[in-house]
Amino acid sequence: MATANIKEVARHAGVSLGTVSNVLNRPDTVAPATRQRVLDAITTLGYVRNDSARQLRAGHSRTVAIVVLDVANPFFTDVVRGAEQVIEASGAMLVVCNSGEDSARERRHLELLEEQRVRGVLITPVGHGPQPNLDKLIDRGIPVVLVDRGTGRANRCSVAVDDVLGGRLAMDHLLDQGHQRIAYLGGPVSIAQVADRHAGAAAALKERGGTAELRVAVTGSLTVAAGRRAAEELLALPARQRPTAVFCANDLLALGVLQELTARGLRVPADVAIVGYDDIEFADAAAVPLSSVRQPRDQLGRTAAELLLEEADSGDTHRHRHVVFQPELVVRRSSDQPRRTRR
Amino acid sequence: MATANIKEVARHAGVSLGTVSNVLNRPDTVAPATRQRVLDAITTLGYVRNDSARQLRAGHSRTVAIVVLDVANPFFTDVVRGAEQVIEASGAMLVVCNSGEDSARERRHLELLEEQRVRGVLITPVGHGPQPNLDKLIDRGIPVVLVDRGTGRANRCSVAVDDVLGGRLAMDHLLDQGHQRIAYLGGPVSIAQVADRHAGAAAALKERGGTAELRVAVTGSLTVAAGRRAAEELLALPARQRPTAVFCANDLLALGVLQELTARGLRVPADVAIVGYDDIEFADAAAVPLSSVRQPRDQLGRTAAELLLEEADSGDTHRHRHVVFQPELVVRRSSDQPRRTRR
DNA sequence: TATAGCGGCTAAAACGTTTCATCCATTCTC
DNA sequence: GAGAATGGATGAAACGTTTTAGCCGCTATA
Repeated sequence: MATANIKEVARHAGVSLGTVSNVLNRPDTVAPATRQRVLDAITTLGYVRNDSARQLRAGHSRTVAIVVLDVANPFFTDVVRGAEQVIEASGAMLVVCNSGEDSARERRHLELLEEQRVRGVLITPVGHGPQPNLDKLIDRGIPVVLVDRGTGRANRCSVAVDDVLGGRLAMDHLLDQGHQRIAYLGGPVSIAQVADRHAGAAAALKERGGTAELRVAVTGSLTVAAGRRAAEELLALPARQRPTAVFCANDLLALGVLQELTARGLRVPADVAIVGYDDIEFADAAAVPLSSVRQPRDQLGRTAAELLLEEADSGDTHRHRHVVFQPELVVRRSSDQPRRTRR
Repeated sequence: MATANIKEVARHAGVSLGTVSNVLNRPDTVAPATRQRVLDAITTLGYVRNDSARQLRAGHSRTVAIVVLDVANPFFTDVVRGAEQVIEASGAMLVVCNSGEDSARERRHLELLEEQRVRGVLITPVGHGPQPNLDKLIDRGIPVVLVDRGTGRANRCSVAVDDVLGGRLAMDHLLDQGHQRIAYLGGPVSIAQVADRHAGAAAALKERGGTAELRVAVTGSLTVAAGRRAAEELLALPARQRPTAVFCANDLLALGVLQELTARGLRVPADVAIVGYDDIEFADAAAVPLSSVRQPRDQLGRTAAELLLEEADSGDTHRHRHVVFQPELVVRRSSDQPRRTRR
């Protein structure tokens, strides 16, 4: 009933308190007979270690946190699963926190995590400006690894996919298909990925030097619902201004756009082509299979976790690293139809 | 740099240690001038509470855990978001643990959570047999709420959706459409939802008393990939035995089946009708919009969290409750085509 | 004027571990 | 056979809070 503690176990086994601790942490330093007596006491009393006390003594906990922009986004759930593998294999525990693309919630989570003296934090930050909260964690000696963000900051590791390149790939593809009026859909712009993918697309357009134009439509979030709303707005444009292709900052938006367009009777890709980003599992299963820029999602998580553990273990000798993966364009039906250039 | 503690704050502010604690926990009991001095000291020293010590003293933590079968399943992510709302509003923190439908991992997580003396646990257990791990938690006084599981166990609350009814709804619908050879796809059978939905389907079939038959195909997990594999197997059957409708234990399976069937040139619903379960956001965006049994996902999470907090707060006076929601069939194109009964 | 009450603060105990210096009894070394 | 080394166990300190009993000086009450 009442939770037994290490002292009761010691009394029950007729040994000292320190010996019980040794059985728990350095079993080989205690004689087999004694060890067995202690283990028996533990099971009969139903003793379970008290982690708070352990942590208090150790000065830090054995949990690692990952703070994501959206738990419901399949991109992040895959990243989480990748990180989970590595963290759990090391005997630690991964806790998932959801900032919901809201910097106030992000801050609150970081404060709580700091109070908990977590072993380290994997995070995809909401903004791309200075990050006082993160700097505070780092000052306190808590390792931080940026996920899906490749800032060259010197005081932390990062794992990212080249979003500018991803934007280029998508844009080049749409230009190759002969599109002249292209929309980029994404938001909020405070999210660095949204900005970078746009930058890549804009750069590709400029380098081509053609007559094609890129219109930007800003959304409030990166969700299916936001995609539907944005599509409605695009449809409200006069036909001559309406884009013939939409490049979306992620697949959820793209799926939303696809849903809304087909619901309104437009054909994809004949009337409007769509390219998404992330290549989540559902992209391939969509009404019209979705072209998308693929990222190595679980590897992102795994690598981030490895960097974190490395830093946490090696302490001062650690050198921060910035790993960048290359994205890859997967063309499927939603954009697979060349368009005759008019005018 | 080195983390300041409450003692240094006290020294810096020229007060006793207990006063600092009062400023933190009962600000109104300390004189405004003193309070301000302490607050100043806190900010200049960058003091952050040490949660381990606080927990050690309190005897339990302020975090609540939710253990789900699959973090990447949109059904669970929605449940998590619902629970999150309630838990965070109460000032606690929700940590998400992933059992991955694996009872060994589930056990490990529960052990860790017990060591952490969490405030409570929301869980969708892997098996449906006796649950020694959970009983142990409950013995220790940690409230447990079963999510999406309606066992009438007396020692815990539960929140569930009537899965037997859900199975019935799906089956009745397919029978109404005139299907004679129907497959139920789901697994592993140790998952109670899988078993209950099947039971409902079987019961509906029996009550109808017709000549229709229900074939069960067991999958290894409830994922898109498992659905694709299962579809392959169905396709390997001789045409005369091949089912004309598939009822899947969840939408991920259903999407997998849909992908594989269309990839192999079969038409849905003309050749094979499909009904899924959960009505996740992607069901509506699928290649062929998916009929599905809808559950109030975030409400499930919210209610579970509310029951948990109620139990955690009210202690002994708490009466366990079992809330059951009703599912609802949403018919979309994947099953919306009556089939002429042959023979 | 004595006393009770009160606001504001302090000092010390307690929470349950882990670790470190010690100690004891044995065995080994020469 | 004396001393050193070794294996095995012990006791106490320390980690940073929260809480409780109590103290002090002041005001209100009789």
